[in-house]
Amino acid sequence: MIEAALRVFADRGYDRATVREIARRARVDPALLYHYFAGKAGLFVAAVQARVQPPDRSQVPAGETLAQTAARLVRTALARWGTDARAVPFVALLRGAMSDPAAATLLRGVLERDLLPHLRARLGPGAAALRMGLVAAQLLGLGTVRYVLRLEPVASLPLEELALLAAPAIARALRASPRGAAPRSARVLSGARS
Amino acid sequence: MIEAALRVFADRGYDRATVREIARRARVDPALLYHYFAGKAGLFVAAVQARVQPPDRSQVPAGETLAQTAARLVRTALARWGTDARAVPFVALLRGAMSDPAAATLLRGVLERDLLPHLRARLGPGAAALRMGLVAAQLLGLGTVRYVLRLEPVASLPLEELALLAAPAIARALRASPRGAAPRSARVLSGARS
DNA sequence: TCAATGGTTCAACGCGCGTTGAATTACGGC
DNA sequence: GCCGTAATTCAACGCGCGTTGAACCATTGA
Repeated sequence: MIEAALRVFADRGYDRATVREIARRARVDPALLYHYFAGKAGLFVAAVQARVQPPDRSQVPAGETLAQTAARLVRTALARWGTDARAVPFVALLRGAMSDPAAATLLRGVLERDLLPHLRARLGPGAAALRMGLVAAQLLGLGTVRYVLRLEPVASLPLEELALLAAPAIARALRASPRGAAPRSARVLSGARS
Repeated sequence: MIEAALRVFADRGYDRATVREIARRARVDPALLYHYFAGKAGLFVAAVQARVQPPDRSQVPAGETLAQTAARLVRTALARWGTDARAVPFVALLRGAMSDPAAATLLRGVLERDLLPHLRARLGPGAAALRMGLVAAQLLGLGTVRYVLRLEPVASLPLEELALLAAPAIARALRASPRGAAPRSARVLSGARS
């Protein structure tokens, strides 16, 4: 039932996923879903929380290198989104968050609970929130391009290979810019005219 | 009329945007939209193409540095998405692409037409397609985090500041990994256990 | 054997949506 | 002033959705 819900939510997006189709796929009457869950929204929350919430309680390793942190983030993110190419639970949550404000709040909560602690260990609490935004942008963007937009060749790349390709940029987003870097970039940004 | 459509599509997403609400905001009868455009989908395409399609035909500057390329991409992307914090046309297209497969195709086309040429000048055609996916992931991810999820502090950051923060990671995604980098990262990726 | 309880289905309601074709108004050439 | 044409509105259709309350069925404990 939750299986079917996740599948349909991922395939169609929150709004286009109909309770009737979920019920059909689960070989159940639609009314049964209303007996167990509080409507469509409740079913979505239950389905997502059952699968996206952390199945691991691993501690943040101390003293790892920056590249190690980045690689670990990509790996756990990809693993949690789903082991196969469909990435069902992750896509369901992402697409839901794009449609429904409540689902967006849910996704924000997931990010803060699952991603933020890994950065707090490395950066101060203030910087961690900012860096989390940048890292989350990359992870969500990767999922969007690969699983929703299905933009080639990223969509068909083996997962390991994509992780290797994406890790360096994520590592770069993790590193707080040194004081001197911003002004130089600023000059480039506003002055690059050809 | 197109103004109103973009606004509603951006605020509500494609599926929740109703023709009636767009008409109400444009102070027009819903049926009028069907006279000028071919239904809701046609209205979406017309609205997006009117505003997201390139208003500039600037050539790709030759011989610019990597950082310059990255900064230029961020700047033109942010500028094209919309000058103010709402980023109306971009959000409309992004959210539409998450809901409607046809809109996803439209977004893929926009990326290929607007982003790909900038990378072809720097990398070979094959590598350009792959790198475009990684860069697109970052740009779309930034838009998602800032304008849809409204994750703080990224959502409230001045646009220039965000561009400066994001540019280095995008530059890193632009650079094709040297041959030796992949195996080392692979070892880190699979071996980082603490 | 029977009542009770929890799981499951049936049938339907009401709403709001996208959409349409006819009716109405505004407007420009003669 | 009149007519043809375009712009705009009116009124309504049909559909599929989320949702609901009552009915049905199976299991179980006394």
